[in-house]
Amino acid sequence: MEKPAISNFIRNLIDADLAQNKNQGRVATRFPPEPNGYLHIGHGKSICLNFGIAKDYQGSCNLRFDDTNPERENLEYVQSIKDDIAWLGYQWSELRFASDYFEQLYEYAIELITQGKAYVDSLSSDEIRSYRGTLTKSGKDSPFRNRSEEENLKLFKAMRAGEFEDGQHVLRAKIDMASPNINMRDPILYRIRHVSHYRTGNQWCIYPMYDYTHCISDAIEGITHSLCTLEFEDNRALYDWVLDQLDVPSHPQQIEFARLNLEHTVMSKRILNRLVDEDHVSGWDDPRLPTISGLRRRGYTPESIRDFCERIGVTKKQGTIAMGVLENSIREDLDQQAPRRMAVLDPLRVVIENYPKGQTETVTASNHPKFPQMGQRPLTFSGVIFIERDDFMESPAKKFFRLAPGREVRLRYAYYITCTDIIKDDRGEIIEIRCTYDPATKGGASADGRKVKGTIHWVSADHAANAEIRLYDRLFRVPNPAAKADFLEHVNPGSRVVLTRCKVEQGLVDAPPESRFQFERQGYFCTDRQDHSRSRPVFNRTVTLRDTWAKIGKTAGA
RNA sequence: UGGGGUGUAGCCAAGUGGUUAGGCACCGGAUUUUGAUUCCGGCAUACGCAGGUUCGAAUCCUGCCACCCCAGCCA
Repeated sequence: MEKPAISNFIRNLIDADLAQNKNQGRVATRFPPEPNGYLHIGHGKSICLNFGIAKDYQGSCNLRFDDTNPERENLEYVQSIKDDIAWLGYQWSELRFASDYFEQLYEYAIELITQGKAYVDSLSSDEIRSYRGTLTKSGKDSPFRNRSEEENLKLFKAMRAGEFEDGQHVLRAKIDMASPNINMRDPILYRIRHVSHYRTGNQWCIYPMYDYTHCISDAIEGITHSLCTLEFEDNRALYDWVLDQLDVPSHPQQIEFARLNLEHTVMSKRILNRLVDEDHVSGWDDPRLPTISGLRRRGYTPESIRDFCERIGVTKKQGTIAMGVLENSIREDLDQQAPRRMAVLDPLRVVIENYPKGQTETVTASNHPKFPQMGQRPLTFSGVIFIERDDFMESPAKKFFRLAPGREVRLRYAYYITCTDIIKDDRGEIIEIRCTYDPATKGGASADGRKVKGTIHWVSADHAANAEIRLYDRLFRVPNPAAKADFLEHVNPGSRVVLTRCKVEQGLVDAPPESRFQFERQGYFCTDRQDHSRSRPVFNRTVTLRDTWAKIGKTAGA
């Protein structure tokens, strides 16, 4: 089946532009992160939007680092952002840096001053704030607003030359201090900052502001559609104003869309920073985080993230997506891709009493129930195996159709077994199960056609490998943690559970990092990108399988 | 009594005056050597509210309501 074409208001606008041959039929977008942090799934939405449009319209999409604030930007972030975008499967048309435009930006500022559209203000930041007025009260003109062109030029050049301290002067646009749009009340264009920039070093001590830089950068690059999030709606007037004053190569159209919100997690850089800095998580790539690197480490595929971004759509309405939508995307992908394996997370020893002592044999398991081309693998079976503790109940609940005293179940790909006895320790804990097997059921099918209700997974005790398995769950217990002042109190204590006594198929230890599997009846897991090795196998649970039994359990109050 | 936005089922989301897209979630049922997957069916007439225009309105008009964003020398 052909997927239906993506439709959203931005693509509709582009279609309309194309129909009028606007921009000579060209479509050019850009993804413009500030390199001051790691990318998260919210950026992923923007990446898929911008790069996706470029792809579908045979256009271009630049990666431009919006690096105009030297205080918090660095190369490490630049690198991680490039890595994440590449990993997501996108290639930028051109790599640009706003800092590459510093000289041009400066020239344009001179042009503005010459036109009488910008002036050097010498008010303090506190004064500027109070002169700005409020949401309901208009601002008033700075006493420095009417400096002469010569004086402005002289001061601005002196600012660049480093003749002033931080904060002593700023360059402002001369627009309208009474504008109902606060962004238009003589916005600051340049500030003095004697800080070394990670790319330009000490070449500059004045740095252009976002509103001034972004529109000009877009215009220089010939961007046709400049897509950004809703909070910039009010900045659009300024975006257009700047470009209207200047003799720039083009005038891109800014279009705003709603940013992504996901339930039970946070997208705010401020909160993410605290979680990392205060060690509530292990780092920016902690598998519980919605960062691209976290999702990657968790086991998400680039395809699943792109699919998710496509499903959620692009609108101007601010909504919150349920985590189930993301989970659905990864399950759908992994169900197709991931080879099946057996792993026992919480092992319970089972001795098969009528199995010849010391004997072993090979059974064959398929790597994917629906795709024979994915092959098969041999599994060693023996008289002592491990099964999941959950798969046995001494007094089975209603509708429980796994192993219980006197009950027969199928060991996947092996034999039918029947529980004959339970061994407990002094404290009454079950430490071992005794069973018998039916030799006529090898491979898991009975000769007489009798059925069993349950099929459970297993590994042979002497032929399994030990592994560490990390179970991850939603980071926060509440749907909207960002709305809570004490969000740290709502971190889900069970968001990470480390199991160290797991038993997995021997072949699994040789899997390279970032290999993905379905552990049958459990979920999708991947070898940890950092910690997994042959000598110390470590798996992360990406997502569980859908679990109807768990639902039945809950409803029954079990 | 500032300005800018947004309101379509539990959550997303198409739709731009005239056969009630779709997805997620949820509920049934069929198949199944994963309580998975897959497949069928349901989700009782959803368009913020109130008026109006029209043969006909989620779509056009008027008024109202709710929520979000803006007063960094951040982006």
